[in-house]
This record gives sequence, structure tokens and C-alpha cells, in this order.
Amino acid sequence: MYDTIVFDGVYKSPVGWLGIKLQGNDLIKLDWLEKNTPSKGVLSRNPAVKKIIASLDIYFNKATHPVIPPVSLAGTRFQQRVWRALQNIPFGTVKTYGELAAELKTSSRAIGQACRTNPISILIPCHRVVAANGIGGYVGDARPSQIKQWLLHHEGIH
DNA sequence: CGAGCATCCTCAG
DNA sequence: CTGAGGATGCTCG
Repeated sequence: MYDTIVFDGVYKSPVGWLGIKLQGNDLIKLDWLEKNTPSKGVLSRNPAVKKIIASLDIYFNKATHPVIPPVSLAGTRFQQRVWRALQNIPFGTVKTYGELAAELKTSSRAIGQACRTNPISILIPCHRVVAANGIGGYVGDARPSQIKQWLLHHEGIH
């Protein structure tokens, strides 16, 4: 899946490993890893990586949403708009695809598509967007996801 | 332009 | 309850 991507660091969360990819000091990708964990590990001495790891620690240990470190997002103008809107959803609350669509004057499917291409998990909380009837999809899969359920539960949502 | 989406709503059984 | 089907806006080839 990420055969050609070399991450600058990894983070071991309670639900799986996250890969951290930088460009300069900006975070450009934070995504769930499958099985193989890059050899650099969590002990990177890169200060920018350490900063991101600290933010993730805050999210997973203190159960609040951390200040988002500098990111550089590659995407269309529409995707940037959706990703910015996602960052305004507070810890512990959810919105449906339809609600976000109404706010941004677009369609629910377009919201889902933009969520799917979000390059930065957790810090840009695409998991707080749920379907009108159920939990909705995650990481490109329309089926209910264990990770998404865990994250929502972590934020006190049943 | 056409197809594919992490959706939503309605309607028929 | 279930499933089919149309509406929807955006992206990619």
C-alpha cells in the first residue's frame, strides 16, 4: 500500500500504527499503516516529528484535541475547504455528511469523497463525520470500521 | 463527457 | 424491517 512512501516517523497508537510524513517542517501525511512498521520508529530526533508525536500523545492520552501542528495540504480548493471545516468540529461531537454539506452548500457525497482523501488522520478529524443512519465509512471503506468506532468511543460517543 | 464515490431520501413490499 | 432507485456535487481519465 505504502511501498513507495518512506515515512519520517511512526506512532504507536492504541488502535494501530500511524505513519508520519514531512515536507520540511510541515506535516503532509499522517495515515494508518498496515502491518510493516518503518525502521525509523518512534524515536526520531527530528524536532518536527517529535512535535507531531506530542500532539498525538495529547489526543490519545489526555482525551482532548491538540493544537494542530504546521501542515501543508495538497488538494483541490474544495477539499481544502472541507478539511478546514473538519478542524472546527470539537472533540467529542460529530456531524453527519449531510449537515456538513448544507453548511458548505454542497452534497453529502461530495463531503464523503473529500473526507476519503484527507491526508491527515486524527489531527484532521474525518472520523467525526458520520452517516445519517449509522457510523459511515472510513479509510476508503464504506463498511463500518473498528478504528472509527474506537476513536468515537474514545471521545465519549456511543 | 462519463463513471465512480466514506450519502440521503423516498417509496414499495 | 429490507431493497431499489433517483438526486446530488465533486474528481479523475
